[in-house]
Amino acid sequence: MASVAGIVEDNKKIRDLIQRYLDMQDDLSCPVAVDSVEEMLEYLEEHPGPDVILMDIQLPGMSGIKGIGIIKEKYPDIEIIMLTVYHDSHKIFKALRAGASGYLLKHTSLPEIKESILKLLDGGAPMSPQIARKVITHFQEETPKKDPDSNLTPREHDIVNGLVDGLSYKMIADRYDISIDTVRAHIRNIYKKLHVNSKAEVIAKSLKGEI
Amino acid sequence: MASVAGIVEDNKKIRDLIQRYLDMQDDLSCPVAVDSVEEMLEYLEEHPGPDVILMDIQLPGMSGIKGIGIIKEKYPDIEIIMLTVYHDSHKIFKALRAGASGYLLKHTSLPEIKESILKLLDGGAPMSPQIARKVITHFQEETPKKDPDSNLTPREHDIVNGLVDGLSYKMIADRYDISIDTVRAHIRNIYKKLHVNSKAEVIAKSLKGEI
DNA sequence: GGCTCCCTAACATGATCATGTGATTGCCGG
DNA sequence: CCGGCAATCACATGATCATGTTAGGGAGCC
Repeated sequence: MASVAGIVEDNKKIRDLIQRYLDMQDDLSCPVAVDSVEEMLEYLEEHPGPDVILMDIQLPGMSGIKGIGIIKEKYPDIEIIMLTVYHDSHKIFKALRAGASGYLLKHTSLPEIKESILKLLDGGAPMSPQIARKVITHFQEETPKKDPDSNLTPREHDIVNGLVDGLSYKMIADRYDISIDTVRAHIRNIYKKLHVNSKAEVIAKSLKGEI
Repeated sequence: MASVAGIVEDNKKIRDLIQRYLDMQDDLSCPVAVDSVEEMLEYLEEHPGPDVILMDIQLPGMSGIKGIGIIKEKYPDIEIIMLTVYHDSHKIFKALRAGASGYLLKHTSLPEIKESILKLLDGGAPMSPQIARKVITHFQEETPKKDPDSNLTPREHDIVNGLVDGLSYKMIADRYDISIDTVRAHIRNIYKKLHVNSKAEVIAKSLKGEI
């Protein structure tokens, strides 16, 4: 059974080229190719949705990234592949977070685009190699919680956890069955070690993984 | 110029098969195929490192994931592709965070493995489709801060940001050029809306993305 | 014109926090 | 055996916070 694709792309030449190529494939059809998210939404109102939509980012009217969110919300079963010249991390991540399932750069060849669509519908996540690399690099940076040499003693960590839980000195004292003055003493030391001087800053540092 | 690959894989049959295949390619050589991270480390002590290492996870002795970290630390220029049967998110993310640049499942065909190596050395990040999908799905889940109906007004968001920055009422008042009593009033309203009653809880909620 | 909501502001009071100073106990390592 | 450090506790004081009450001006809606 042939799968159905759609295109949102404001460059008519590129749009027509891709549409004609996809539509001539045995296992694909491409009945809709428009130049804005708004038009695609109108189309979707009156027609059964395609399985996958190729989407540009820079578009007249609504941006492709905003469009992802709207389409995904109304038609969660439609898969979206970004097809754009943008390869900066910010746009890539925004698109993926918005719900895109693939991200291709515009120099991708027609056969590769076709392969990507099929791969996506088969449960994959087609990405241009450079994009894939940025994504996994982001992953690696996501873990800077190496061990910022907290210097905090075990007990001090307990106290910090209490603060993060939003407890007052008294409640922390009760939780660990110690005196409120002891809590005070620990917190004094924590403040010194972290170079802060309020509960708020300790909580912030902790939740940001800096402890 | 032919690129050099290495293999760490404890199943001798698979190891030999892959090594023979890669070694017979014009653009690749595969001089080293061992069955543990420890052996690979010994090899690296005495030989120029390969460009890329295919690494299993389940290994005698040190795990492949731990091995990534050690190899990457001593030889940061060596790229590592995981080649394993494990497709659970936990192991995938651990491997990527440890420094792997690609992740293939073991049913990958020999030509695909070769393609993956070349793609990696060309700046890509080869992943089996299912893996790629899990990675980008993780990305999407990373943003559950959709909009938990904060109900907070713009000004209230300002105040929350001030709190998150560890500011006192006075400092917030100065930052936005309003009276400290106004700050108090806003915070009162914020507390009501969020059902909390301390700065600490607001900061915690905010940093956890619950606002 | 009423109504609701946001932003602003003031006054007041009891609770909690930040910080200083000091002390005791127990464990670890030179 | 003694010094260093973690953990415990105490007393004290000024700063800051949490909360109640009240209220005027402006934007938007029916």
